[in-house]
Amino acid sequence: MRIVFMGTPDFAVGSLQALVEAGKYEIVSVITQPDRPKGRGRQMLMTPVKEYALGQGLEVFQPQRVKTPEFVAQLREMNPDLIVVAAFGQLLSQEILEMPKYGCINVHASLLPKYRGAAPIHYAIMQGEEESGVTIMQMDIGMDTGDMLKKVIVPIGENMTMGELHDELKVKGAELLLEVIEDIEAGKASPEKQKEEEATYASLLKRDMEKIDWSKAATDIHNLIRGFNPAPGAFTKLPDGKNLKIWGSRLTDKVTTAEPGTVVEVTKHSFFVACGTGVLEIIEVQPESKKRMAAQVFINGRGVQAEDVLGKE
RNA sequence: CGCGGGGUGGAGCAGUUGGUAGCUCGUCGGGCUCAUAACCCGAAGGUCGCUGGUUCAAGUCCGGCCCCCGCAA
Repeated sequence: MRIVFMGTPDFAVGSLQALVEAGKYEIVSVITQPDRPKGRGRQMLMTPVKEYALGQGLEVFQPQRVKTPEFVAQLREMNPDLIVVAAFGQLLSQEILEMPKYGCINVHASLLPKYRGAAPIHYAIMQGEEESGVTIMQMDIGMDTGDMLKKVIVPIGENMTMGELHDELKVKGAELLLEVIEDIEAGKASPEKQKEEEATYASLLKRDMEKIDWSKAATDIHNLIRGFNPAPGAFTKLPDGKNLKIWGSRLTDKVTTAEPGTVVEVTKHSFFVACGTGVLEIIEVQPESKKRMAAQVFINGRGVQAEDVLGKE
């Protein structure tokens, strides 16, 4: 089977790698987003998919837009039987969707129809879901609205981070992809319509979401912290006006009447912050211009003291 | 030449108007305790990134260099 793969971030590498290692598919080419300047200087950095693909000696294309007539023509020449899309970052056109014999399938990191869109993994954690998963669908013109082919469910623990869930979904998604392709080849695929009324969307993250609002419930803040770990990180303000990213927290059953944001207790190992409802224990942080460090280490350097108030402008 | 922070005993930090360095933790030894991440006593451990210069005297002022990091994209 001739396959064209489209994907960009690390999540997509899992699926591509599975296809490569399956050994029986002809990966005609890999399409990924154009390189963009990244890092401290302004160095061009390859997308994770490109890096992996080049390492495998695969042909890589990076069109600004796949929908242009020029690129569509190129795609047609590749004559794919199937296009596999995983977190690619561009929408496909009807023309492309209809091109391959088996159409286009998408590996999406949520249990559709929940969390369609760009940031399904972040949202699943932030919303405090107890489970998520991967859905593979037959793509149509909408945003993650295609008929579902297969799903895998992954439970989410109370302290699971976005990164941990991501890594697990990446692996499970890759396994699922191989199963689905087997089904498609065998003519056993059974598309199932999404229940439109249950659909929710995980839109792009906005920068202001990273700021912790201490007046919210401790549970919500905890979900935000782990949902934004390892990127982009949730932060708050220290009394001196500098930013402090919070990387790790733990729910407690403490209670307080202190104003939200107040550091109610500092122990040798961590500190506790009053929230709108409940008290959150902070166990890992990152001061501005510093690396991530355990709360214990931060406290040793006198980073916070009891009665400090966080999050004030 | 995107913006900015920083290099001080193992870790995180402080160090005033320049006069040979301090805090918390850790480590080692001892004690207390049923026990401990708790507590008590004691100890080790620093060319203050490198390099010129100013000065009677520089971690602390000036110049150059190296390295690390955060943010933004």
